[in-house]
Amino acid sequence: MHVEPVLTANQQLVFKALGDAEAPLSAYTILERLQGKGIKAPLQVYRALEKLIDFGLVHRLESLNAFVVCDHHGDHTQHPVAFAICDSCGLVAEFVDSSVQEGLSRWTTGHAFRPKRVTVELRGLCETCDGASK
Amino acid sequence: MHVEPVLTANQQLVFKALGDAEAPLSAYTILERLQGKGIKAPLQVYRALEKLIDFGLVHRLESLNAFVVCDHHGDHTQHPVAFAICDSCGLVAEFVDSSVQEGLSRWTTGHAFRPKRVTVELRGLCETCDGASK
DNA sequence: AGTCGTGACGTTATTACATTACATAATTCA
DNA sequence: TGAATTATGTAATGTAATAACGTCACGACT
Ligand SMILES: [Zn+2]
Ligand SMILES: [Zn+2]
Ligand SMILES: [Zn+2]
Ligand SMILES: [Zn+2]
Repeated sequence: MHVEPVLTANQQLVFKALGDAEAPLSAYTILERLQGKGIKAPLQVYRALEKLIDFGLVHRLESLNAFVVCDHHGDHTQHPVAFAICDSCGLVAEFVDSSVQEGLSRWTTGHAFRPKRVTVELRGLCETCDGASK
Repeated sequence: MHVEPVLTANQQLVFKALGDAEAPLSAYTILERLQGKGIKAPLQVYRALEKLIDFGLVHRLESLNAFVVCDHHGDHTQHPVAFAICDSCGLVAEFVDSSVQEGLSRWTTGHAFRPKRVTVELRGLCETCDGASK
């Protein structure tokens, strides 16, 4: 198991905004959506995001400069994760693949590289959107 | 084999700047280094980079917002590639791993996801820098 | 020669993303 | 309680990327 961290007011706001969204949100989009609810400046959003990411509750999508809530309740317990992102509808699938893990860890150990952060992102079309673009 | 594309003046400048660099460069760093050599505005750099990436001569590192010259002379012939990036010295190792490939392609086919672009980036410490931080 | 399409180029302005700096309040805990 | 730590608020600034123009060079065709 793992404990649920206590979220501050700002963190709750940001977390909820991400949870309510249908697709990844940029920091400034979060800001827009929280204007008037106590959030007024970019830094409030970025600070909340930083913590939420630390807690494992939120992921940053590097190829998008955007953020999504974790699909696994923040319970990764190590395993780096991969994302498939639909460029059409914004759907994000979060997954872990042992073959990918092994490939990467074999390479890193073989080359004495000490990884701190792993980014695996697939950009493309989800089944629905791909089918629709016939 | 594959043909070497003809580069325009701006493209040559940007390509050379990247080739001369010891580490990935951001677009604006490239701009700085090319001031006075005919490059004056961000867009000149971005347009050149776009083409160089199209040609496969340059890669964009998403987790860094920066660019490096391709290690394989742009000869990828499909295979998406992975990067190990040292956060201390900026060293970038470009590699292809079949186990990673297979893991990703198995997932995408299994989920009917059509990938257009793949990002795999490891951020951490290279052997040298990790050893030095004892 | 004249027109046209195409692709690269140049310039300015603007948008989008992220951090620095500094002052202030709240919380924790010895 | 009082020091240390953590969260906040606000403004300004820094960095990355694109929009929106218009121009120029060049080869293809009429
Ligand atoms: Zn997750
Ligand atoms: Zn879709
Ligand atoms: Zn390459
Ligand atoms: Zn290093």
